[in-house]
Amino acid sequence: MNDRKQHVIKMAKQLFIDKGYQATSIQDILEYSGISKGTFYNYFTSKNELLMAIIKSSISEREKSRDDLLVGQAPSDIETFIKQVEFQLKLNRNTGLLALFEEVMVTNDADLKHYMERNQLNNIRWIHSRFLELFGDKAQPYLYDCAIMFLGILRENIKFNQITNQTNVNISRVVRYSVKRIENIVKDVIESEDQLLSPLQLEKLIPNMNKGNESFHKQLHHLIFTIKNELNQGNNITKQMDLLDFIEEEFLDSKKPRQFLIQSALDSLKSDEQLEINGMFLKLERLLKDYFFEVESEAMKTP
Amino acid sequence: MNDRKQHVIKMAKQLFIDKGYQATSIQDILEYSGISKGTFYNYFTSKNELLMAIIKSSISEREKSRDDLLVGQAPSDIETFIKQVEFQLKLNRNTGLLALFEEVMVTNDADLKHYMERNQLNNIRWIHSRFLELFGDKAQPYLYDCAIMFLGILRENIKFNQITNQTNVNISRVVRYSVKRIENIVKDVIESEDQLLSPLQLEKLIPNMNKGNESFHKQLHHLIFTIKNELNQGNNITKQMDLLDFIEEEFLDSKKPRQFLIQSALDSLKSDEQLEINGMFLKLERLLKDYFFEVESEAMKTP
DNA sequence: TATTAACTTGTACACTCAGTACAATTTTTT
DNA sequence: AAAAAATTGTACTGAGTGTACAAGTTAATA
Repeated sequence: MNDRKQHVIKMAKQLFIDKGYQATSIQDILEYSGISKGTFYNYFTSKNELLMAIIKSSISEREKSRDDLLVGQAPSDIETFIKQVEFQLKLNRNTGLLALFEEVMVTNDADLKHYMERNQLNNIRWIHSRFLELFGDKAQPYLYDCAIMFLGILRENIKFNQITNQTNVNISRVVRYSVKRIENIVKDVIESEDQLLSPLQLEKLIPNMNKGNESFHKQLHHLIFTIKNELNQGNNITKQMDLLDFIEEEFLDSKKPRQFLIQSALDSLKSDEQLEINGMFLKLERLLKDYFFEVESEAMKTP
Repeated sequence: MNDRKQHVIKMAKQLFIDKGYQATSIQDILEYSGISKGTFYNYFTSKNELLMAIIKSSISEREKSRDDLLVGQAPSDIETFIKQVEFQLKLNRNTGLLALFEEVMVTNDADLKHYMERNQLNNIRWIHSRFLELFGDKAQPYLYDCAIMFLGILRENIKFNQITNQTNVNISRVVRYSVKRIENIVKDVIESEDQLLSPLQLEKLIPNMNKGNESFHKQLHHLIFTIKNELNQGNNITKQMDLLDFIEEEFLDSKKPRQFLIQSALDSLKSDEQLEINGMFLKLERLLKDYFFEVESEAMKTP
């Protein structure tokens, strides 16, 4: 990516953290990063897209460093887990990202919302996988519930600690306290065999990080097959058929599907309203978007 | 309050719930409720003020009905507590208020933020007082922590239940599950004597609902005394002194301090920058604002 | 080095929104 | 009936996002 673009991202991130997203105008960004409006809209199609870029890079940076803390450590050591959680929180707090994240969480923009939701699920997935290492298979049926509750306990404890001791929250203390509580809850739910969400339900939603994973191709094939069937009832369909075939083949043949081509094909398809009738096209677009999201965030993690 | 104004509030509430606060324009509100712009700004000084009115009435309505559920029931019966929590959640969910609340929670407006924070603390206070009735004095030193964690567990459980079974979350089941978990946590913290926030720290922040309460007058007196001392080092202070004296007397003498007079006095004081130097004036303004907030929400509860 | 291509700038513009001002009209009170 | 209060409608300011595009600058290339 362009050096200059990177610079704009950095400056804008600072502004968003300092003043908030809404409260930062594009004019502010232009002045602070010393570019012109024309250039800005060369780099980003909107203020929202810039925000997405910032959030994506921040998240993947955080995840990368968090995972690095695990190497050479016993995954079943609770101290390592505490360190990881603490580290992530401190990174967020010091950079003031937490507030920005919270602001973004309630955005009206559908894309952004979807992305943040996925990210939330990703967090849960990570906590869950670590819990599995910490608490063992016996606890497995309950660990999604526990991951969710851990997140809740932690968040709320931090929030109220911030409200009371405005400055200098002892993050470490809060994390340790919260971990102790969740240890007890794990015991509790194992004993009482009390389950709220079944792992299957959640796993359906949680993004699967395996590149080239079978289920993606299956889903894609199924979706395109269905769309084709729908199309058969219309006329003037050769172009659409060709585009759909192309998309499927591009994902089958190539290790690195060319996103710009796929996007262009999608855009062409989008101009045909017939596809929208059953929401088929929306599903397709989302599936592909998710795919590229995975690939991108994987790529960021392995420099 | 005016019938027509009430009608506008009702219509706007519907719009905010349906489309979100940001996404609803004043023009929308004017059209939907059939008034002119002039009238709108006769009723409310800003869109924000309208929002405050909506939120205030929604909250006090919710609190009122929630407290009504308790009469005639044993406060130590956990089933009553479950019913109360369930009831509040259903009220929020059915009316779609929850999303609106979340959007407002991260506003940039300082006033609104402060108000929402106070409301959060109020929630904690209520849960805490109910926990005290449920779990007894032995648990007392830990019940603020537990109230906070209960809120966290409940929120996160509901959120992820909504994400997974989009429609028809079984609120009752989630509440019961969460209550079971917190029961266990209470046992846990009593046993391990593990405290995160001391009740004293929190109680300093939590608004005290007793009208005519001693501590308010003490605080007011202390603050005004301090400001006067500060002022003594300046010149041209007679007017400010008089205003300060007036404020204190108005609260001492009258059962119903005249808010408009106090506000006007505050505004006059605000125009003198000297008071801002030590943040004294800000403190004073906040204290008085809180006072009127208490009075108002008490008044709403007792029809 | 000269030409071309890509990038960048600055500015004018279209559009949306919150909030103000105020004269004209309607409704309510006295 | 007159006065007061409430309401309307409209035009305006100012701030914001995003578009269009001609003119200028920088980098690549032949």
